[in-house]
Order: sequence, then C-alpha cells, then structure tokens
Amino acid sequence: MSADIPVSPATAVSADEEGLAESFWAVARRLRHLSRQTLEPWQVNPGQARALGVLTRHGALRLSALAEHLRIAPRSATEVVDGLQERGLVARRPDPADRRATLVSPTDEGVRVAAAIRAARHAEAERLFGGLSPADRAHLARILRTLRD
Amino acid sequence: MSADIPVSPATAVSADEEGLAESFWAVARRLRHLSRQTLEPWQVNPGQARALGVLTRHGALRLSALAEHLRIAPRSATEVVDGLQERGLVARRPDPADRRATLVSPTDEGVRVAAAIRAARHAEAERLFGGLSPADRAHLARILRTLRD
DNA sequence: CCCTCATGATGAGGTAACCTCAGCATTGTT
DNA sequence: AACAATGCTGAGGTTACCTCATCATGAGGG
Repeated sequence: MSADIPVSPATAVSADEEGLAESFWAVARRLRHLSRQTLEPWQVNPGQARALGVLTRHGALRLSALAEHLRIAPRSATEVVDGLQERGLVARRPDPADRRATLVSPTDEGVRVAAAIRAARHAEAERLFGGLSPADRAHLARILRTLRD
Repeated sequence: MSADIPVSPATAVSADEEGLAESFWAVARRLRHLSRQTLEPWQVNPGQARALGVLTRHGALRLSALAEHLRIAPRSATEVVDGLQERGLVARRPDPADRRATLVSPTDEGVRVAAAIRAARHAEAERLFGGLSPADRAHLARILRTLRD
C-alpha cells in the first residue's frame, strides 16, 4: 500500500535528510541510556554532570552564567545546582561584586568526581564511538560543531 | 584560575570524544526545537509524527508491535495513539486474529498528513543540515547509521 | 472442560528535565 | 529619591516517557 507513493529522484535527498534526523534521535536515545548507566555510580544525572564539567573548566560561575553555558533557563540551573550541592559536589557563595548574585564552584570532592566522570565518559564514548575510524570521529566532531551553531 | 588545568597531548582524543557527546546533545536540542516548530501546524508532537510515519510505512500494526518499532513501552504507545486518534489521524480496530489485541492504522487524513509532514521535515532538515556540503551530509548519514546499531 | 498461566491493552500514578511567571533583594540610572 | 533592570528562587505546569495493577482474552495441561 505504500508502493504507490512516488519516489522521484528529487526525493532521494529528502529521504536522506529525514533519515538524518531520525538516525540522530536513535543515536541520541542510545547515548542517553549509556550516559545514565555510566553516571549511576556517582548518583548524578547527565545534566548535573554537564554542569559539573563546565564548573571545573571555568571555576566559579554565577548561576545565570552557568545557565547560559548549559543553554538552559536560569531557573533550571538553580535545580541542577541544588542537586549537586546536596551531594556536596559544588558550593554556593555570595558574589562579592553583587549581592544579588550567587557564585557556584566545585568543592574538592566535586573536582575529584568530575575527573572520575571524565574518565568514565571516555570509556562510554569509546563504547559508542569506538566502532568509528579516527577519521570518521574527526569528521563527526567537525560536522557536529558546525551544526551546533 | 582555569588556566592552570593541564591539557596534556594525551587528553586531546578524550576531549574530542567528550566533545562528541556534548556536541551531540547540543545539536539534538536544536533539532528538537526545530522539530516542534515544524510540526506545530499539524498539532502533533515529534513522537506522534514518528508513530504516524511508522504506521504509514507498515500499514496496520498492533499497539505492542508499534511500541516495539518506536522502542518505547507498550503503555507509552497507547498514549501516542490516543493523541493521533483524537486528531483523527489513526483508527483503532480489534484484531480479528486475537480479541485482546488492537490494530492501529492511519486514516486517509493520517496518510495525507504523514506526507505533508514528510515534506515539512525535508524543509526542516534543509534548515539545519543545509549548511553542510553534500559530502558531509552523506558522511554524517553513514556515521549515524553505524552508531545506531 | 476447567484451571492456570501468559499476553495485550489500559487506568493510575510517578519521574526527569525542562519551562514560565511572580516575587523578593539588590543594583544602576535618572 | 524613584524606578527600571537584574539575579535568584518558589510555585506550578508540560512533555515524554516509565512501572505496576487490572481486566479481558488466549493457550496448554490434567
């Protein structure tokens, strides 16, 4: 019954691009499951791990700045930081330059955990992206960087 | 303060792979927003669109079979189908071979909308992936296909 | 033929990761 | 001094999933 849908040469590219998006989702799903699994030992979720990574790279950040880095709403950053703070991985302190603002920075343990996660991420990425040739990896990295902006 | 984080040559690959996952999420986010926007005229969400696509490709399917295709829990498929049925895009009917089971198939309008969505998806993909060279697109498609399995 | 167990769909209720909007404290601007 | 803008967070909503319990039906064994 789907045989009578015309597949003109012009739609060949279209099929490719549809498949692109769809494949994208399939891979994203795999990545998500994998990620959750990887992070389980530390009881942090992917968003928190991402935030912790940003914080260890940048040092102290305002909540709003962190939100910007993570490209989420400031309100959502509050929640992510709440979670990390509960686990003692980051600390809030007032910004001396502006008493409205809060600076968030990783604790010593936060730094340690961030490093451990980085290592585990490496293994995780290896499991998913390991099947690719180095050239493909580089290609993918470049292409994704392009698409991101 | 972040200047004293050592970046040894050995971490270059690791950073690449971490960045790979991270870039992946960033692109996925863009894609999600774009997708929601694209599908707005039809008042269907991405999951519903995906289901409708599967149904027009396969014809009638049991709910459980649909769930399997979509790789979601059967219970979740029920909800997706509920939504599509409300909009008159699919119809449920009892499976003559098993009175417990329900067959879901696209209505005429469902088929029409599926086609329209396919076209809009093309435009959407063009907006996101259009910046890439044809070679890169082919590369990406191939790489994603590899990663998916 | 009945009994038990498996299976298909769904109601009820939960969770994760986001969001907006309103409110409060503070800051900078006029 | 008055006021708009900014930074954070409480309250509450949304989306897209999930599990578990329930009910009808089906399939196989005694």
